Amino acid sequence: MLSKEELIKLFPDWEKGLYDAVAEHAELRTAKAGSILLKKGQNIKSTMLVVEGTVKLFQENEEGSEYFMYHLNPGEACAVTLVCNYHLEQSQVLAKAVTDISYLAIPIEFMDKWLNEYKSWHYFVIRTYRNRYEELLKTIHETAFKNMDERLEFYIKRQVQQFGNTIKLTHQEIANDLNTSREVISRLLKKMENNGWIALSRNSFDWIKK
Amino acid sequence: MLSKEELIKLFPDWEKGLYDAVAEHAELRTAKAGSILLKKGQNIKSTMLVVEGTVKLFQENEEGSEYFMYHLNPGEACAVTLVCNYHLEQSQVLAKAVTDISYLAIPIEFMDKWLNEYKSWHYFVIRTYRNRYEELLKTIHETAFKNMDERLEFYIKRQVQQFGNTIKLTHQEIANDLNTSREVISRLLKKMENNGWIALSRNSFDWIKK
DNA sequence: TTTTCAATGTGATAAATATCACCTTTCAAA
DNA sequence: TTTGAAAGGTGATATTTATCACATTGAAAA
Repeated sequence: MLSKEELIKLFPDWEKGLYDAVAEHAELRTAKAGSILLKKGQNIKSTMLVVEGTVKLFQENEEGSEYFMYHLNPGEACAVTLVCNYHLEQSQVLAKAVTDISYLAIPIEFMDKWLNEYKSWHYFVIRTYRNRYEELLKTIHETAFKNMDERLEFYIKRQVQQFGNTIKLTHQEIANDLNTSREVISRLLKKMENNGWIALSRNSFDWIKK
Repeated sequence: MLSKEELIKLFPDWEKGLYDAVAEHAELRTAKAGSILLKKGQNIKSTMLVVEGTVKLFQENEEGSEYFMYHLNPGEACAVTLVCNYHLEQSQVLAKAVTDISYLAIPIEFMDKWLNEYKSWHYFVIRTYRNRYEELLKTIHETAFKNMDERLEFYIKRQVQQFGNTIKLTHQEIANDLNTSREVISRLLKKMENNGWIALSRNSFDWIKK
């Protein structure tokens, strides 16, 4: 388990008692880069609080296609798993580890209890939902109004913000995240290179623009 | 202001004190069908709880195009306006009255206070966010994975669920909601009519299928 | 070094959607 | 009853994106 100091650093707004409760009931788990943390349709058994690394959240369809929605970083939580005790529903999203990660898994039994007992947990849940909701709005905005070239630019900028100017993704991976085909991404990236926005290389490229 | 009985009917899970607080501080307002309740970029001054009628929530882009996300019904609240005191941000969404409506407007000063004072308000906020988040996920799913014919079908089914089998919308209005053009909608509706799914008439059509 | 395979490049073509032009229909107001 | 405006129909064409086919490249493994 994490030390109290580490918990405070990750979740600075919590009450004292909540740190103790987490320390007592949460399990610190790790997962390898690329591993699936939550599948669409899967029953939710525990809440996930990211400690280290980055998680990617997707919408998933019947055929198994994925559509990237947003990232989760240390100190952030998966919104869908936070209040699932109300509904006892299955996950509507797919969550994957981008990097090797560690996270706190809290059995959902505690969710209702903690909402009652810890005001700071309540605020944390609301803040989480609000932030994820806003990310979703951005994603909808891009998807609904923009063509693929602009969506790709938005996607790359999100990556840059997360991981810096070097994007370590294959064209195929980007195509999967944007629910398009590899050829489309290759051609658009080539165009960006011609415009001097990026520098292409194998398995990665660099964002240069601005 | 609404009577306590009316409030209880709309918001059955609240605490006694919360009904009193709402009765004291909320203002009961009305708006005509079609009127804009909240614009993108507008500063949020009050929270909106729907009392009567239906509200439509949109994503809006720079050129003023609208993209329909979901409906709000009596007893439901606009998520974006619920926790804005944290951020003091501007609205990311557009809200329009579909029918003549009445709603409770609560100055946002009370939001933080009530979160502290009323557990049932806290739960109400979380439930609101969770429900809106789920609606957004559905909208993303349709937008990201489906072609226009399937998106139109999904859209019509949402309308049917809201207002019954007669859809009182022009092709242009539907096209606006789905961010496409009138011609595309006209042709797809014609195809649906040929398939026996709908019966077209001027200014409206009926959903027949199943 | 050579081999091999994933990653990428690219032309050709198909499919979906957008846009333009112009026509017909319907209904309400004059 | 006439008429003008809004709603809807539809062909032609442009644009965007998807799909197919196959060539090239580069890096890791043999």
